Amino acid sequence: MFMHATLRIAMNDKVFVRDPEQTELGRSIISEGVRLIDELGFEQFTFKKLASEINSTEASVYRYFENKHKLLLYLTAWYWAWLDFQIDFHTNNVTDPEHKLKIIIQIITDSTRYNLDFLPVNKAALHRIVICESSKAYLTKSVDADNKEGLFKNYKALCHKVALLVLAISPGYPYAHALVSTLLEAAHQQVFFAAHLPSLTEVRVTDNDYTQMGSFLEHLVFKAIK
Amino acid sequence: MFMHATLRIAMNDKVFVRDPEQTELGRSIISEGVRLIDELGFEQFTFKKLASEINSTEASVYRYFENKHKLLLYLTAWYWAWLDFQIDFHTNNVTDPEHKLKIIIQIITDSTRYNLDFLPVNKAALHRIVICESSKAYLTKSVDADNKEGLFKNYKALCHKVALLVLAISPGYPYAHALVSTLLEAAHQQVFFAAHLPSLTEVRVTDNDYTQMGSFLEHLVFKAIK
DNA sequence: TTTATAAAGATAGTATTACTATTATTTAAA
DNA sequence: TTTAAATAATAGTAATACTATCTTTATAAA
Repeated sequence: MFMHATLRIAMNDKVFVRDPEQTELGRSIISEGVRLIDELGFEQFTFKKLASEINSTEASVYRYFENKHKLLLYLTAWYWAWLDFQIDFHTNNVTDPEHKLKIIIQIITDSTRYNLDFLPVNKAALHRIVICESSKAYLTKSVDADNKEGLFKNYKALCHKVALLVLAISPGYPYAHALVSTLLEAAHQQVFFAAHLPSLTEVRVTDNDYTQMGSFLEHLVFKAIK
Repeated sequence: MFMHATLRIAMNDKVFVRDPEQTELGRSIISEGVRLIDELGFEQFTFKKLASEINSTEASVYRYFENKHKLLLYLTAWYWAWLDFQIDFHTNNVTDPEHKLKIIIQIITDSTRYNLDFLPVNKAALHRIVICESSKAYLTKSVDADNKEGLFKNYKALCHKVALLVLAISPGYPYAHALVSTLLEAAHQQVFFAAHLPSLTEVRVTDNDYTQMGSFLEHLVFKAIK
C-alpha cells in the first residue's frame, strides 16, 4: 500500500527538545521507551533505566526530552494523531454519517486491529500505555501550561472531528464534544476495568476480542444521540 | 441532625499502618494531607512536606501510611464511602427507582452540595482531589495487589449499588455496571475538562453550578437504559 | 584533506525523594 | 508510680531527577 512509506505523524515541536524521529538514538528512545513504560508502568520508568536499555546515557536521553512527562505527552499525542489517521483512512469513502460513526467506534475500541502502517512503534504496547497512562498526561498541575503549548492539540482535534460527525447525525444534540470525550476515555477505562477491576464492568476482553466493548460504546453513543 | 455526631466512615485497615482517625496526629495527617495534595498535586506532594506543615516528622507520618499511594487510596476510598452514605441518606424514602437514580446523579455530580455531616475533612478539597487524582489510585502496576487487599471495595460497592438501580429501571440492560463506572468517571473527567481543556466538552461549571453536568449525565444514562 | 560542528558518550555532581533505623522524650493507661 | 505506647529528633541510604563539563566520534562543508 503506497501510504506505508510516506506516512509520518507530524508532532508539535514543543513536546521535545530534539526531534526523536530524526536520529537513530531518538528513534530508539521512542521504541524502547514504549517497551519500558509498558513493562514498568510510568511511575517506575526512569530515563536512567531507559538509557541503560538502549546502551546510552541519561544525559543523552535528556537531550531529546525535558523529562519523562514530556515523553508521555509525546507518545499519547502521537497515538491520537495516529488514531485520527486510521479513522480518516478507514472512513474515507463512507458517506453515511451513522455508518461512519460506527466504524470510528470500532477503531477507537480496537485500534491495533486496524493498524495499516509499518511505523517502528509497537502499537499493542502503545495502546496499553494509552489505556494505563494517558490520563496522567493531563491530570497534572502543568496541564494549563502544557495546553497553552498545544500539547493536547491532537486529542482535541480527534474529539472535534468525531463530535462534528455526531452533530451531522443529530444536529440538535447539545453535548457532542462531552459525549465524544466520554467515549474516548471510556474506551480505555473499560478495558482497564475488564482486566483489573472486572466487577466494575460487564465488558470482557478475551484474546483481543473487543466485541463487547464495541457493543457497549455503540449502544451508549447511539442511544444518546438518536 | 442526629447523625452528625455518630457518622463514621468504616475503613479497610489494610490501607493504613495505624488508624489515622484514632489520634490527633493521624487526623492532622488526613486533613492537612487533603489540603496539601489539593494544593501541590499528587506528584509534588511528599510526606516530608506534609510533616513540616503539621510540625511533625517524616518518620511519624510513615507510622500511619506506608507511602503516599496508600494515603491516596485511603482518601479516595473514604470519599466513595462518604458518597455512598450521602446517597443512602438522600434517597432513603424515595421509592421510585427513576427518581432515585436522578437524585443519585445529582449527588455524584455535585457531592459537596449535599454534604450533611461535620467530619473534619475539607469536602471541597477532597472533591478536587478525587477529580484530579483518583484515577491514579488504580492506574498503577500495584492495582491487582491493592484490589486483592480490598482497597477498591468502596468504589465497587457504590458502583454495584447504582447498577442495581439501573437494573431495577431496565432489567434487560446488559451493561449496568459498565454504564455506572462510566458515569462515575465521566462525572470527574468532565469537571476537569471544563476547567482545563474546555474544547473537549460543552459542559461549563461556573460558581459551583453543576447544572449542565447533571443534564449531560442524566441524559446519557436515561437514554441508554430507556 | 583539513576543519568546523553537531551529536553522543563518559563522568561527575547536586538536590530531592522515598524510605529505614535508632535513640530520646513525652503522654496516657494500669 | 511504673510501664508501655506514641512521637520527636536525628541520621543515614539508595534511588530519582536532573545539570554540567569534557571527550570522542561521525558528518559534511571549505
